[in-house]
Amino acid sequence: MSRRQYPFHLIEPKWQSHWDATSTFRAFNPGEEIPPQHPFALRHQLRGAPLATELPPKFYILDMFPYPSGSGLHVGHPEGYTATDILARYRRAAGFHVLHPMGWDAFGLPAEQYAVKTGQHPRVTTEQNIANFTRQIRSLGFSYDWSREVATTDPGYFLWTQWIFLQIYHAWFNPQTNRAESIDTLKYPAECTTESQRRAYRDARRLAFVSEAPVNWCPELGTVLANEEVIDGKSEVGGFPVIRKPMRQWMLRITAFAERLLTDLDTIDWSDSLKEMQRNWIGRSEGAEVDFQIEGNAEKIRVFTTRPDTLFGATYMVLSPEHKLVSEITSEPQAAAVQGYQQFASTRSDLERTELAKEKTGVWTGAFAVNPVNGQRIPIWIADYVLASYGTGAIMAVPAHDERDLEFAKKFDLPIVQVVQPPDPKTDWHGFTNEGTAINSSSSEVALNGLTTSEAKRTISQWLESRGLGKRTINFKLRDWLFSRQRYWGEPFPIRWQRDSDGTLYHEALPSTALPVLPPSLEDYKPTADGQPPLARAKDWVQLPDGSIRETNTMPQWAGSCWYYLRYLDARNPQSFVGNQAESYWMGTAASKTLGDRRPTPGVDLYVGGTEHAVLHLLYARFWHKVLFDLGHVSTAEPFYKLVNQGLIQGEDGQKMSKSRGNVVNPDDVLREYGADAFRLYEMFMGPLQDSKPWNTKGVEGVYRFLGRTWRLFIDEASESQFEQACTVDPHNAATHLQSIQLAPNVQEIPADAHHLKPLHACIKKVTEDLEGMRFNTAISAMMVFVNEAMGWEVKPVSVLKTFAQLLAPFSPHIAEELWSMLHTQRADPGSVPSLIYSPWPTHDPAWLIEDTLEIPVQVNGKLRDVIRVPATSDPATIEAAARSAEKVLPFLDGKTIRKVIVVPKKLVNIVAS
RNA sequence: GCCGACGUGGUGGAAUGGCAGACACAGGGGACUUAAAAUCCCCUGGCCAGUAAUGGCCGUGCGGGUUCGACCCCCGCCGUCGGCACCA
Repeated sequence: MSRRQYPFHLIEPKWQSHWDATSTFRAFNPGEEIPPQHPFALRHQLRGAPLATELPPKFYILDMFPYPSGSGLHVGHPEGYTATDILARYRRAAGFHVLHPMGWDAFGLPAEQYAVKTGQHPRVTTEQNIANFTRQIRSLGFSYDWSREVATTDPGYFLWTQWIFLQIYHAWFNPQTNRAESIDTLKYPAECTTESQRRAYRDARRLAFVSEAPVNWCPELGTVLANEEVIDGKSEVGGFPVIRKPMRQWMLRITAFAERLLTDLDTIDWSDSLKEMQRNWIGRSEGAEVDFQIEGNAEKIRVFTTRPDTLFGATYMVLSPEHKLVSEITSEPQAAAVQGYQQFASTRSDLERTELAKEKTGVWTGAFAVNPVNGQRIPIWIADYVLASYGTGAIMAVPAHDERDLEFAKKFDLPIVQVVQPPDPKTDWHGFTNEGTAINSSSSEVALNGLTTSEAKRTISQWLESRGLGKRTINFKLRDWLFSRQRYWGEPFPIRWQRDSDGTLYHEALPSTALPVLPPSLEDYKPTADGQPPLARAKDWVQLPDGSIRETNTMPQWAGSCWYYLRYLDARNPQSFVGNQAESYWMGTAASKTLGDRRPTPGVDLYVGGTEHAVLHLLYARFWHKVLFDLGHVSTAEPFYKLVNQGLIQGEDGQKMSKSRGNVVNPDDVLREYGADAFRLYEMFMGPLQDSKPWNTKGVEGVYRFLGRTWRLFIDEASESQFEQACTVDPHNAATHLQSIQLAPNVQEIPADAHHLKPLHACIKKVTEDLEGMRFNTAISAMMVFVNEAMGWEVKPVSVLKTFAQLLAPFSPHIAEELWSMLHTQRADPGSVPSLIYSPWPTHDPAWLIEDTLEIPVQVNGKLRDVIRVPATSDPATIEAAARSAEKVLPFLDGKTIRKVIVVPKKLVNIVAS
């Protein structure tokens, strides 16, 4: 425990209340009335209700909103929040109209599990947690516009989540236009004559559809999970085993957007590694589909291959065990073995399939197919190394040039035929999968021999297409999004089920007037005994008066986070999920003012959050945004223009923070001891935002001492001692006693001269450039350098200190406000001090940074030998002469011939001698 | 296995082709103090020589290359972290 460096415990609440009371951080929508005395109105000379074109250019800075867990904030959350807050404050000062909101991703499993255990409604738990998170986040002095706060669990919010679901439900993907369109534009084929047929056709094409496919069922969690939520056969949450089970589920047709989700990555400013993760997840691969005739059967087997050039090397085929032709083609003698294998494969959990991947299994169906290129008879096998859900669920096996096929062929003694010659003849061709030259690949009809792999691909594809045997295709790894969960604490689907006159069960959207669909009250939050979701317990709720029944699944947690950044734009709009004016202004597509030559960014200007959302949230949100874009509800094709992932903050031991390791740092404790300003400063001083780095309490003390030193640079220590005595005597009026702290006597209204302005302008330059590049750690270091220098001044000009307070303000806003107000004579009335938040950001004057003399290092053969001082105006010849005759250089030139002299103006001289 | 990031003092980090180690932590020494805390000042990559001022050599994971000059660019390895993983 150290002595308090400065009264942060009084300063921080003081300025937080001031900002609240004056709504300092309110952002105003176009057309919204702005109070004339609001500092934003004063700064930009705005009155009344300005149009988008009259407002300053927008800057939308977004944090990934947190799940308000019961354990509260940990030091990792505020890392990103501090970075965005610093930039929000900097942009405000620089003249932008900043949107910086915060909210709660409040649906989620923990509150529900607590409800199952205790019977306490998840809403109660959620509200308590939100209150705690709000308190913690507010104590850090972030400049959020709290009037735009949203919670995904608020009926006023999830009404619109349900509404967006309905837009998706009422849409289909038109491959002709490559975009989502209203389901009304769907054309029905002639065979669909009855309404029931048309409905079936329509429902199969909606962007939100029902599927009976096998899903990832987690018995422990009592719910299905999306593929993305399953890691190594275990649930991402909790690590419980996941099995595959066929169930009726809601799906969203994200695969229709695969190509656009991929190509539009080129239009946004994300890190290469993040884009690469999304690309891998989408998994585009070009190849061909080829039809193989089954011997003695009218059916064909269609396979997908990326290597049609190896068709001559296909020596057998493999169907996935679930392939629909398996039972059809299986021969009598093999029937028992095939069924046995299908049984085996279906009970193998994903975990077993993954862990036992090394050992290939499979059985022969007894059937043969004909290789279309050479008429060869090849056996058809089934094996679970072929996945039903990728491509066509069937492959042609080319063991010579595919590692998996090779392994399988070796195990089951199947023929291996080389058809690609590796470029280096010494390379073993067994399992050679790279590009080479085609061999053994010619027939009377088509000749590939001698062609390179890419030529061979082209030639064979053309041949297949001309014969109607196959065609070029593109496949994606991306699967449709499994969108329903068997949970209570999520958005209910605005859907009901009924039977038509034939008795066929079908689904129908509830009218938008029925929104929001609220979850029913329950006594018990567990799934039902027969495995129905918890909502099925509410019998009265499920049963609608007209005899139809409600959908009892709920939406996954991702639903609410797919569009929250849009709700912030117009958070209280009761008519629409976001108003057009607000949307086009904040998303940068409305005509508006510019700042310099800077155009408004399309989409969110900066989005900061953790890498854990690299594929899930970011892909789902981009998908929803594209649907909304196609349907005309938003004006940009992408939601998040620039995205930055903050690194992980580890415990003091360098390990990941976790309760079980006991290395969790609670921000509340740090704030109590050092204050919010020091906390914020330390989070940024630790290192680059994107890097992972360990917490170190000693490091907090370091920046805390810096703030103490800054404080003492400004204030009179005698008056502070009096203040402390007054506080001891009369602790209840401590905040009032703050007024008695005075500026140091050597802080004076005098003109600044070069020895003040040179370090100041160097600091302005460095801090500004580093803010633009998000290099917060070096910006802070530049401020430390300035303070260390200024501590030595005999007299400190008020103007210089004011500018420094502005530089410090984005980082440590409370102390900056206090010092700023002290530098103004009307300090006693904070309302009359010009707003620090909206004071124009200082610019540096390069004139102050020009040096008269330069120190130029002199090297001999690349090694530093001396440093010479020359007038800044010296020409290269003069510098060279000075370098050659430098005292410490001469001994190294003795007896040598100078071969070359490199003079880098203003930087360095290198003399090459031998 | 594949893809991507990264590797610098005792520690966090700085320098992206031009004086390696800014800034800070830790450590050491000193001032103030009855004492401690706080504060302020000085030293602080390693090795060698010198009483000292100082000087020399080595040094950015390892090995090679390009260059007058490489932490930085290129090639090959090793290690750490993150992602994907039977996707035909």
